[in-house]
Amino acid sequence: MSDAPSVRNRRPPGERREQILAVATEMFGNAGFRGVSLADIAARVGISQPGLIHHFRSKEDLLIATLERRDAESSGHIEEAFRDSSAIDALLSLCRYNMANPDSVRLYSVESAESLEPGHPAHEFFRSRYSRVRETVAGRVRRDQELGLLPFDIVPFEFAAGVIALMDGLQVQWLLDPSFDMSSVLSAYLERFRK
Amino acid sequence: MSDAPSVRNRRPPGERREQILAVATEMFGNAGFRGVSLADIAARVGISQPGLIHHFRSKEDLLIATLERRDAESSGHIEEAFRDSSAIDALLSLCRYNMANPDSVRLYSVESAESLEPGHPAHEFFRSRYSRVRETVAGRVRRDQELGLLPFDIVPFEFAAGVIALMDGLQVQWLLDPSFDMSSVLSAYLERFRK
DNA sequence: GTCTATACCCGGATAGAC
DNA sequence: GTCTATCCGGGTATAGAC
Repeated sequence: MSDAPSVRNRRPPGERREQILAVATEMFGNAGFRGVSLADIAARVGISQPGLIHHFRSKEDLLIATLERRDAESSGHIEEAFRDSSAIDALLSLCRYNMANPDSVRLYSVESAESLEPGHPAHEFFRSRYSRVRETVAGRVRRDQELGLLPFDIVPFEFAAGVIALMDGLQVQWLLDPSFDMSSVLSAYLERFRK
Repeated sequence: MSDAPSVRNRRPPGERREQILAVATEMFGNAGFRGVSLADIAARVGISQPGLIHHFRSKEDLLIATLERRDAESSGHIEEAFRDSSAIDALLSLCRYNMANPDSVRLYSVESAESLEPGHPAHEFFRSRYSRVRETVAGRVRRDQELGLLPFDIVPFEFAAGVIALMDGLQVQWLLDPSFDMSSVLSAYLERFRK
């Protein structure tokens, strides 16, 4: 009875928000934006559906916030890897990082496909993200070419588009079968490009 | 008035079924299984929702039939390519074939991700399909190794898992931007494996 | 910050007529 | 083979109290 709804159930604002985003990451990643209801998420958080919507204006807002949170979380690791390692080593490191974060990977695999539809709430998010990530990787490839780590017959844009595609595709096979070793396949492909 | 609902609206059984599957391919590929209603599909076909469900027991049945139809359509091209060409040439040919069939590609990209969830109607369909396709490609790689077309330091399973991942991932980038040239990126990667 | 209650719309599937 | 009518469950979002 002491757990009856009351003012005492309140949590510090930031903490509750973070908790919601973690639950949403897992649930949107499982069933997609359309496959989960706000009530489902609220139930797992332990509040009511209107209680949930108090923190995010709408379901769409919650999805975008969930996607942006993951990018913010991983950006530190990625920037460091691309600054301190060659393109190939940084990408292999990112792959291992991903294998330690299945919920985030699942969210991205599911939402990037669901958002192919022009009207989807995350459509523009992924469009611009692909452009940006391809440019980041291509830039690091150019630097490796100048440093003599990669041959000049590589077209940076093609290499970049290809690794991103490769990693995206491997993630799907890994999510379907967690014993599948993404990093060994990625390594076998990337080693073919070394000078 | 002559178009009022009547017995004259009937179509030969096979023809109507085929028409439904073509519409379903396009619509499931756009918005996913959960993003389209039977009423949406029925409206585009020009019949009512119960009229649609007369041809397929349930929405799940319709999805599976739609996925199987695409495999049946492309299997002729694929078998021929793998019989008459090297692994690399057959895969490049398949990529060009895919670029001529965007609706089918979209259906597969969207549904393979949506079906990652264990309870999804197409979950088992894609699980077993990935195993089967990987084995087909790996087998062709082994034959190319014996024929002296590919070096023996390639691990057939890794090569196979990687190309499939690469092609899957490229399709997403291509669907987001139709001017993106999948086949040139694929070619740049596969050429690195030639003996 | 969280609740209950509710307005309002949409989905899949079935019954039964033609 | 196709329709209309209907059942029933579930979805998002808002109103207003505490």
